[in-house]
Amino acid sequence: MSVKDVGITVSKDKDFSEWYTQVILKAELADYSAAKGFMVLRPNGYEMWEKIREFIDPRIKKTGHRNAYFPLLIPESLIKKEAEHFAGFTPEVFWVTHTGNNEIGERLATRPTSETIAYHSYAKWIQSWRNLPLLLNFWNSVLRAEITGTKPFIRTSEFLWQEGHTVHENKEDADKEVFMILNLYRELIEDILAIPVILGKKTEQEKFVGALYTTTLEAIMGDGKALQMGTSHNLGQNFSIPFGIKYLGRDEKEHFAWQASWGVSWRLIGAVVMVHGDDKGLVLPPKIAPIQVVIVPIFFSDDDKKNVNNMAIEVQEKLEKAKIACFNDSREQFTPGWKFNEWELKGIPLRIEIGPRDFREGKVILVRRDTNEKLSIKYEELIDNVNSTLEQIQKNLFDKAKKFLNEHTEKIQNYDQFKNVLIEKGGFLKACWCSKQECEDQIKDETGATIRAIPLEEEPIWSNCVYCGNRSNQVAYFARAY
RNA sequence: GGGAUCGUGGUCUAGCUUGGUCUAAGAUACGCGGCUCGGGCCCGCGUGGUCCCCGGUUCAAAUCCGGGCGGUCCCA
Repeated sequence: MSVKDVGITVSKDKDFSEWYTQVILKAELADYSAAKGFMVLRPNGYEMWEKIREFIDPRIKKTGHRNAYFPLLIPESLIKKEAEHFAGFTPEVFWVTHTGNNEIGERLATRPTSETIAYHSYAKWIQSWRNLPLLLNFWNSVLRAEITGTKPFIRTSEFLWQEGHTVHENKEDADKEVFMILNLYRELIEDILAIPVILGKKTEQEKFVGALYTTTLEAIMGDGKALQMGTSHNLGQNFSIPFGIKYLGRDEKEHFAWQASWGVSWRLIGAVVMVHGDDKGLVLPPKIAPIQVVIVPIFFSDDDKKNVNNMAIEVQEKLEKAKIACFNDSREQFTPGWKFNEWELKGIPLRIEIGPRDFREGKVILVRRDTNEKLSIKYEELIDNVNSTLEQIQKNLFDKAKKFLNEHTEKIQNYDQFKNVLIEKGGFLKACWCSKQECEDQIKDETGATIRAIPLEEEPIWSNCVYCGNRSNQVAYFARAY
């Protein structure tokens, strides 16, 4: 590998796919594995997943949810119980058919999601309204076979996620759950990952198979394609009826329960890469960065080495005391320049350089990953400066992404414009729609764009249906999506 | 689902068209030693390869043929 191949060799604008793959591999977030479509999550990536988990877990616990774990394998008879749901997943299900060399009686599906295996148990546990709501969440992985078009984090045959599965007395309670979680996800994605999203409902075509309705959070990636960031479903009674989840109500009558389910996956990590990354590699918002600050000591002589290293250790201790995640890169086999490039590739938000000059002057150098801006600051003001700079980076990344989203959201008047904008820059196409599936299907066939979301709050319409020209009755966000 | 393309030390690439000189070359990485190392330094010595796998053709295969596995891209 030539020296320059250590870094990212293509630009984000020029070859987005190649750029993305290189960032994932070279920043050591993930790697390919031996089985097709499967990916190894390496520590740099896993720690981001842990940060996501550390955000979600306490918040759902505070609202009464508890974590549990359900089996990986689901008997065929069980997964088939809700016909529509099963039909939706059929092509993606891996089947376990043997133990050793012996064929087993009833084949077992590896979970593509846990509705069926969980609700089988739920039916046993729930008898009365006093058992409700049942609020459980599972941190696990699911398996959905991906034959073609796999992409690390975005589309893999196995992925890590959390799936919440809750049971309620009535539709209103299930609705509340759906939107409470949707809002939690919005907070995670916008405030922590610094990615602005559009909230909305999925169309009948695009909703979760088996759901009454699906709500979604959608973002635009650096190449103008949309990515679904998370979903929260009201399952209605579609599962409680076939699975027999019944309870004796406050009215002393038997009712089928109402259910919700919701999830976000490690695909969010892919989104962080695609939204914030640049030609040098990964750019991490401080709130998701496993390491927020890297310290690079710089020295030549033995005297300087001693002084600078001592100062670096002091800086490290001060940062740790202030609960700032940092790493003191005291490795001697690499030059400072090498380290700068390496940590930039890995997306560390802030670098502190400490050299002999800084030591003598009682200063340190801060370098921002997002702007490359260099600041020389007084050592005594270290913590305040680091804290405020990290905040600025977090905000700047969100603002930049928001600006990009705005520039890639176009109000569409007619189908020609629709097609032109899609080809020229992608992004969200906000258009009026007659609500007929034929139009949705035709647009998908002709342009590849799907309806990503219908705004939650009804918006005034400004034209006839963008496809058929008949009267429209709602606004839809179209996009080409991952 | 359809098409294209790729697979050679850890990494990137040369070699493949026209089989033999390949007991596989270079750079980089890695290890040890040295070095004014502030933007991917430099110098010396050393380590490292089932040429993706299986089979076939042949006196002879990294090279040709068939199948498989895996990656990437494009289209649906």
